[in-house]
Amino acid sequence: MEVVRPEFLPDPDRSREEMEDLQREIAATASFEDDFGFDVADVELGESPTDAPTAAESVGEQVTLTDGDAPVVVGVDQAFVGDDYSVSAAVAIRDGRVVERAAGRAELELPYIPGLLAFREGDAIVDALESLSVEPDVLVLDGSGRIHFRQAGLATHVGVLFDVPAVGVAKNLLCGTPREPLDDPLPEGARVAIEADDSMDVPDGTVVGYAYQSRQYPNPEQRHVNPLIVSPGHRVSAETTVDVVEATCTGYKLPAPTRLADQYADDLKD
DNA sequence: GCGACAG
DNA sequence: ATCTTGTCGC
Repeated sequence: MEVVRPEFLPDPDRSREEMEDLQREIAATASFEDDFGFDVADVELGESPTDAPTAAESVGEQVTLTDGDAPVVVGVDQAFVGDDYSVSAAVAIRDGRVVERAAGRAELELPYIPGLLAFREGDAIVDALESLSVEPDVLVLDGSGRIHFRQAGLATHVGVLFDVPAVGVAKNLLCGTPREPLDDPLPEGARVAIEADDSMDVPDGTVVGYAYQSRQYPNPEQRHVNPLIVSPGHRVSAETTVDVVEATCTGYKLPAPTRLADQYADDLKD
């Protein structure tokens, strides 16, 4: 795929103030409403934990063998080789099958700075996505989208760069306030809205994402799983973001596209 | 000044 | 993110 907003490339040589200004521009360009051409219900479940038949098969529905109509979901994740460079892996999935994998790499020029993650990892991600030949219907990135001080987290930055629908999936909350406390274990499937607080650029109370309990143990009192923190990147609403993530979480905490990109990135290290 | 902060 | 084995509980 191709960068369509090169003026938004995450140049790590900019000053911190320039980076933040760029993020405000990106947020102003981003759309946090549904604007894509596929049906979330057509996102086929990824590979199952076992050799069990897919959900559709076990219900006895006829599996459509025609390729090309099911949405292409692309998971993106990074791994690091010391402090020198990062590798980015993009794994494209359609109908629960891997249809393409792409790799990218870039020198690390910045330390990790909360709020500026895209300037540390962006180059490698762009490198990987530029070498991807299929056109993704939606990207699943590791990190925040709209849950960000200036509404321009990694998922928003990358989504706007390529003008492609994108969602962010994080394991921890960067900012914002959950409508309900997340301390106690949530039941599987639970969704808790994340509202903007005064550390953010948006009016207080704006729903900028959700905590989503993709998986939970039968007895959460003794051992429980933390919820995912999901937020829209670009061209997807907060609610639809959860729908997309839910459709790709197949028996594990993390979405299948993310897990596959994660393991591919690890392989790229050696 | 202190705390809080995706990966 | 990364350095790393076993271990507890489903």
